[in-house]
Amino acid sequence: MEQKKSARALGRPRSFETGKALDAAMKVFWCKGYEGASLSDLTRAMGINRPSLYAAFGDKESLFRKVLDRYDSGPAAYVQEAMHQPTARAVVQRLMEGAADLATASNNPRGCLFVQGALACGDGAKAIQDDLILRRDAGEKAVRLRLKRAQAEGDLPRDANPADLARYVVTVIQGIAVQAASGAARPELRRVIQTALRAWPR
Amino acid sequence: MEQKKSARALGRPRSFETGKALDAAMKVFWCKGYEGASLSDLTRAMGINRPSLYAAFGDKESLFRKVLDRYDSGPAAYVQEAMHQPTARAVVQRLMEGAADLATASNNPRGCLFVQGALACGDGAKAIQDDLILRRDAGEKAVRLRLKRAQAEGDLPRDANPADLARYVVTVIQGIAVQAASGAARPELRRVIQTALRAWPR
DNA sequence: ATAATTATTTACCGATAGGTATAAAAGAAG
DNA sequence: CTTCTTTTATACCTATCGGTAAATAATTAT
Repeated sequence: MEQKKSARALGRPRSFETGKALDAAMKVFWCKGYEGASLSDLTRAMGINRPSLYAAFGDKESLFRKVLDRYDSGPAAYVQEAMHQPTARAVVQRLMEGAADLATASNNPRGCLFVQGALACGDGAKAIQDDLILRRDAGEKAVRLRLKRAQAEGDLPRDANPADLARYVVTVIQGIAVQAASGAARPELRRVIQTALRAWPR
Repeated sequence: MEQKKSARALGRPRSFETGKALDAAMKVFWCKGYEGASLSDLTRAMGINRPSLYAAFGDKESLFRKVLDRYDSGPAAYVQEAMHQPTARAVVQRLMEGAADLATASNNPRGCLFVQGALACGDGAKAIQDDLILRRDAGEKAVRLRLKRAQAEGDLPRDANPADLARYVVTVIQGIAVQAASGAARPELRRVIQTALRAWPR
């Protein structure tokens, strides 16, 4: 009574790869923000028409969330790698450098999708705005927990405050995102990071 | 042949104060950004109807620029005061604290209009986006010049780099703006500032 | 008074927004 | 082949966008 999984799916096959389409949508949202990206912008960049977009990804809000997930596991994947650095200082340095590199990469839009996706927005985007706030907060919490672990491991002075340091690191990273979105170049941001690291407890 | 300046202007008098109306528009733009603020949002908040808005302030773009000027001389006036502090360190501390206070003031929207007014936007707002970038850059330049002066006055070590420090300060301030827009509370931002100041050259 | 001037009100404009109904097209299953 | 399923393409929907024409109201000037 086993159902053999057929090699190809039933019905007319898709004319596009969902991954590529999501990447195209990501760049549009990244450049223009959630509200600034129109469905016409999106379908043009994705190379598909409107009903195909809706069938494959749902409405605009659902598409944006799928893009956010892909951003997490794609451009923002440096975060996970940074968290595995051996020392607290190496972790935060890699986090900052990864953010600066991502926000100034020549093949991507400038800045950070999580920051500029919906920092301020109209009433119709409040749910997205809140979602982005939650995702940014989750990043800060991850840094905080990593620094607490570092302190427990003796890797951070006992009088240091992991919560304050995590908040500081995330604030600098978000500032770097704004700077990059405004056109700041990578070398300038690297010097910002060098300066920011002077605040690290010794 | 002297023309006596009449006490009241000709024609039907305005039913609103332009300053109050601009303040109301400012809050809308501050909350929702340039694109997210619709003309209906604006006229409702300002208590006037659409043709009155256009007659008094021009189109949406012109209104936004007038709001930016008012923001400069109103909520953001702390910047000028901070620049007059006697030492470089006092200047940057006041700048950061002023930014945190403004971005978390209970009677204002959260965050900074200059940052969240149009960080990412659609094609129709590119001119506004560029204007905001210019205004942020002008702020950074002002800090840089102030720090150069401080260095000339012996108020900053000879091996310190005023340009790097100015970029760092502005980056932290913009990060604070993002944090506040995301709901961070004032005491948390004050601790961020304390941490950030540990990077200051001694 | 009447004229001149300016502001307000109402109603409207074309363009675009996000979203969808419908039917043709392209494949697998029988 | 025919049938069934899914995707594609075209055309369209309503709501809202920024912006304005035209008439009325309120004031000063004569």
